[in-house]
Amino acid sequence: MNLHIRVFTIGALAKAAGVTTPTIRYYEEIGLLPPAQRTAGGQRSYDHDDLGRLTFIKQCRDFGFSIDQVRVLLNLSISTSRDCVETRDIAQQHLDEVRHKLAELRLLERRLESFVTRCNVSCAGGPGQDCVIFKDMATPAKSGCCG
Amino acid sequence: MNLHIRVFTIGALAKAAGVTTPTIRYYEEIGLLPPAQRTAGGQRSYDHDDLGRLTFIKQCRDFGFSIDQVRVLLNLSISTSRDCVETRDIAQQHLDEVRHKLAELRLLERRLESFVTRCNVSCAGGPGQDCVIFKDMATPAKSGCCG
DNA sequence: GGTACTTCTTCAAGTAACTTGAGGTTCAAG
DNA sequence: CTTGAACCTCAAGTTACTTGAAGAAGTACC
Repeated sequence: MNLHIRVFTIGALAKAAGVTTPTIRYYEEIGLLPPAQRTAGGQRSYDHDDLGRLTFIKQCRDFGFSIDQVRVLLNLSISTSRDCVETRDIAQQHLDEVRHKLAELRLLERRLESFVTRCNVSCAGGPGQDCVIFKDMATPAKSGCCG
Repeated sequence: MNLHIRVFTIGALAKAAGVTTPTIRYYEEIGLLPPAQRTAGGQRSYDHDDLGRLTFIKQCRDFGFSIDQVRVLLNLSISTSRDCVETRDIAQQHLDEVRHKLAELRLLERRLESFVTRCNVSCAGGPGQDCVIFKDMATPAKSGCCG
């Protein structure tokens, strides 16, 4: 079966890869995807290679890689000469960022939780003005609640 | 001590609240801060009330509330009539979002970790083209690694 | 072959939440 | 009175797309 014979319209490709059609045009515009083949009438058409490339992009984006990182990864993914270690390093760097973000969010969770609890205990139902949340918010962080 | 006598320049206010001066002008422009008082020469000047309000905004932003949420919280914070419960609900809703994001990031962490590990074990040093990461990325998620 | 309907086309502008830059003015110090 | 920092406005850039307008292409049915 010759995979290059089966072509997709932009809509079909979008559905197959799980993105929207404007996103595909956008990726073409910024050079993540090469200029698409066109039908006689001027509409874009795609083959399985295009689907592979777009899927790759989509997955990378889902992993939280930036467009610029994806650009680098795409270049690495077709390179025979450059080292696979570069790829791992980009992933490792991103992993570090994710872990940093995780730590921040965990702290944030505790602080929000403390807000909600304290509001429930000490002022729920009172006038908005007097809510403990506002008293905390209007003065710079003294890290009173949960370290 | 009359706090209204001590005025800040925009730079001093920025430093005191921990934001940048363009950010303060931006907040004024979008109506989060009221139009600033001006000196004879046309420069902005602020008092302690302004610092309180800006600090409040900054803290909310650090907590991850959107500008629109901050707008609501600001209105609630000066309201005598509206219920404090509204405030708690906004915080609770945000807490839910944070927890959702946390769950996503934890999964992401595991998946990235698996990439890095597998790349180290099975292909580090080989040509970029052959990296296990690319093989995974170019085909739609089958949740093989750490589901 | 006509007609209706979906999907496609381009181009421009909108989104969040600021940041950056250009070109010019005000203020405080010496 | 001059110097240099900090201020002013206005416009455009950032990220990664989304939304909208106005019109052309493709396809199904009669």
